[in-house]
Amino acid sequence: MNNSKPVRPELRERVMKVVEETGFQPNAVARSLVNKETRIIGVMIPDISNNFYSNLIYGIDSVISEYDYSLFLAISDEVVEKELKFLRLFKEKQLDGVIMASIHFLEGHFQQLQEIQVPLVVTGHDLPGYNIPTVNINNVQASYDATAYLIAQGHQKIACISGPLWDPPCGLDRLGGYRKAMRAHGLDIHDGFMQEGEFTAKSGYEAMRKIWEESIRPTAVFVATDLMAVGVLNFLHDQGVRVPEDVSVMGFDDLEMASLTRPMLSTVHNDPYMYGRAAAEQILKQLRNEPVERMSIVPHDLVIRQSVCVIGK
Amino acid sequence: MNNSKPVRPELRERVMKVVEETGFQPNAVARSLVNKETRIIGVMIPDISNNFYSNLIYGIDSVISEYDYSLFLAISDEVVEKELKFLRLFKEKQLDGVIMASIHFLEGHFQQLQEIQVPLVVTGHDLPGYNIPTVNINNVQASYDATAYLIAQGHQKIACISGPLWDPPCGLDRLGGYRKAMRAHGLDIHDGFMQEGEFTAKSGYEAMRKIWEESIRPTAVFVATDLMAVGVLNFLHDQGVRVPEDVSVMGFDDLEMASLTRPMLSTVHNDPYMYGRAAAEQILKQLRNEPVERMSIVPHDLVIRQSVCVIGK
DNA sequence: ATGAAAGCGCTAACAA
DNA sequence: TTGTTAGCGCTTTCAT
Repeated sequence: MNNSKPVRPELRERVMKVVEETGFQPNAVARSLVNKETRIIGVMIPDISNNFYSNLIYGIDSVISEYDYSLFLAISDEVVEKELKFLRLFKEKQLDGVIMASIHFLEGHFQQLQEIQVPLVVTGHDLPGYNIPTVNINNVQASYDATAYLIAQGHQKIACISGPLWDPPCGLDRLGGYRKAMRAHGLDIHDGFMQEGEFTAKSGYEAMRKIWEESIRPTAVFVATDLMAVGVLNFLHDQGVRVPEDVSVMGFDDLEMASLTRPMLSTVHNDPYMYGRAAAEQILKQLRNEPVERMSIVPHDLVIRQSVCVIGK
Repeated sequence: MNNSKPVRPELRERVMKVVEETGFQPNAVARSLVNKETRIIGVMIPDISNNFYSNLIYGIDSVISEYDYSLFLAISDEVVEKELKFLRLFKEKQLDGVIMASIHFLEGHFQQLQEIQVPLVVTGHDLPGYNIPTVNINNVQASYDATAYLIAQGHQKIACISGPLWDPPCGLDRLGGYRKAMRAHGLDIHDGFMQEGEFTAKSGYEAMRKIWEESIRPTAVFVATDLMAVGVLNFLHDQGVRVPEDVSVMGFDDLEMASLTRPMLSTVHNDPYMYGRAAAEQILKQLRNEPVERMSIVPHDLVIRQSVCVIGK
């Protein structure tokens, strides 16, 4: 008996003794079948080897484990069929809720979601027009702030290495914030100062090479992800260009490695752990039938280290 | 019907139509209850934000997902009570198998394991004297090889920053390999040349400071983890000491960041992804009642980059 | 306060 | 080949 009813102490003891003797172990599967509750949350991410997602998971786990929920992990590798398959699997396994991180939504996803009817929170993407709770940073604003900071340090010739354009958050939004800031301050963007990277350090390295081959050279670069920024730092290092004296570099994400580079990288603090916590809280609210916010914005801030310097007029 | 019996096509179609119409979704919980199989593997790790473990998970997932198993994740934070709790939970949830990574085993663990009787594989620790399948690198041999490599480059005054001594793999074993190599080559170890770090970059930084304050200075340092090695690199950088010209540095783990530092870190390649794959294969073997190896050693190799140089006599 | 019985959704064994 | 039934281990309801 799980304290669901009053029991005479005598009987209780007798039961406990038998439990001890027979080595009784409760079976959560049977319990789930009748309770219609597994106390398991499904989490779908594109890539576990990416530190961002592992910290997201850490955040999620840190709150759900408080409430005796556990974590079922699905790694989609960005393969649409797997994503759809996992969604079905989540339903079959009767998971109580689902958190999807940075999944590129297509028509099929919405359809599948419609069918399975499971409490859901999406993080890393905005879903304008859909009634699905999301948790995200304001990428446009954060990039705007980063660029504006560069401008405030006196920079005018500022380049930008964005994520791939098919990725709304790192491609579109972060590039958008940069452009918006440049425009707002009446600054021109030189042709070739906007390069598209592909998330890897190597792609940052190459993108910076392209920028460096332009007729005009920037005095500062805003890079949409830290990993690419490390590539930029390395390119500059290999060229014998000093950072920040010759070129300032501003990253985005504040990965662990951002404070381990020399010079240490100034960047936008983007806290996947907090995303995870926020997403988990939204899911838990749904499970308790409490009202949930349609979109939660997690705050960002600039972390100023060594890779940006003030420039004279 | 799941193709378990021959069915007349006509009936099959009729059933399929109803399935379509009613939007039938199978319930894996009920199925698990009767089949006594959940097709879920539990994975227990101390820390998900550590890139090592996320890649381990990636490796595990890459093989189990092939066989339609999924992943239940338990993050223990190195808290013994949580570890024990998760073990019980694994049993309650009737997971088909369990992989435990780098869990420091105590008496209670073996006892709990005894009670729950679940297919198990342990990785990251050797369990001499217990009949539990393990998957691990040969830490002693790998450290020996790394140190021997330093010696082969002409170094004789070699320091070592090990992991904490309470951690057998990174503390005892890796330090042991270093000492063994020094002894085998008839080299003395100066007092104060063996420092104990605590896994973090900062602790590597501090450990290197202590070594640097010794009366004699080493020409090379073997650091038991890359993260600490980055701390060492940074200390040396901050002191204006050139690597590798003044001091050579050898790491261990081959984290992603090892190839992103300047100079790029020479290190021992330690592939958590392969650990994961190997561990998963051992678990799968158990589930198929195939014989399993008592301990599988995953091979290591030296990756030579820029942080070690040849030294003259 | 305690015991007995029904039923969660499925599969396997049986009968038709 | 098809339909029926028992039972997996639990919780809940209903008698006792």
